[in-house]
Amino acid sequence: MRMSAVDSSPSGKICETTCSDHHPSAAGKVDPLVMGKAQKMGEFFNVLSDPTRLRLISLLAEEEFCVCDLAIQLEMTDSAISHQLRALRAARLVSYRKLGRQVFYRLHDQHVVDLYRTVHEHLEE
Amino acid sequence: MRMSAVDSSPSGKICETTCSDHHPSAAGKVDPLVMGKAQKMGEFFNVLSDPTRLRLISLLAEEEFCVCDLAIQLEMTDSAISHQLRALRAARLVSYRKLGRQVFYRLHDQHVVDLYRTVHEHLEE
DNA sequence: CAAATACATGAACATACGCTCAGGTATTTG
DNA sequence: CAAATACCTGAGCGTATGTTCATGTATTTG
Repeated sequence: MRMSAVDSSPSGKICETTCSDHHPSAAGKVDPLVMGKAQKMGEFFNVLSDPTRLRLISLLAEEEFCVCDLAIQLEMTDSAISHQLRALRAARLVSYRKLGRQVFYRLHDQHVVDLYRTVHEHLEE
Repeated sequence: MRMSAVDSSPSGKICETTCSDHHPSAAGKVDPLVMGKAQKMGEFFNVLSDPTRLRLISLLAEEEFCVCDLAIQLEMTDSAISHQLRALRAARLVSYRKLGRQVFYRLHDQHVVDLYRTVHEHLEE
């Protein structure tokens, strides 16, 4: 045996002796993410990791806006905004309706705003 | 005037005529993000945008682990894990305690797990 | 129809990021 | 003390990503 004085880890393990107990998440917390799920989840968070996209969301949380207005308020190019809206669309975070030659974007649902607000408050320390 | 038949936007604006009413968030929803806040918020989400870091969080949500054990369970290099734990530390998402030559990491608080679970459920459609 | 407007898109470029690799520190062991 | 272990860190490399620029499409206007 090699259980020395150092071994006071909660599960009574030492690194070399671990590795075999990949218990498949017993009770009811969060199961260890398989890579597939982790990938999907990461992609979602990734959409929210860009300042421009967050600012767009914060604007759309109040009101519907067309691309041009969004570009003006963020002081950015129509093209840049359009590219980012594409990402938000792909993530199903926004919907849109065409009206003449304008396209009005809105948040797809309130879910994002909840998340947004949660983190926003969390960062206020 | 130029209010044509097209103009049925909720605020009754046309792109060129907008731009001047940067009303500083009247009532109580979310205020339009200034770039500083958007940056901070983006950095936070960015930490959660990586599969490896998410898997680490999912493991640490159940139990305290040393670096070596985390590396084994994720089938990755100690170095890679250490680099990612650094990011999680910088974001104050994890704490650690040194014990001999091992370092045991745990989630800094439950806040992350709540967020984690919220999004996890959201992605189940 | 021609010009203008609102938006979308692909290529290009600069930056950011995650992993590997080589090395370094601290602690334990023989 | 020398070797081994657990972890950390910086440089380097390939990939991903955000913006600009040029161009294309659809709609409106004169």
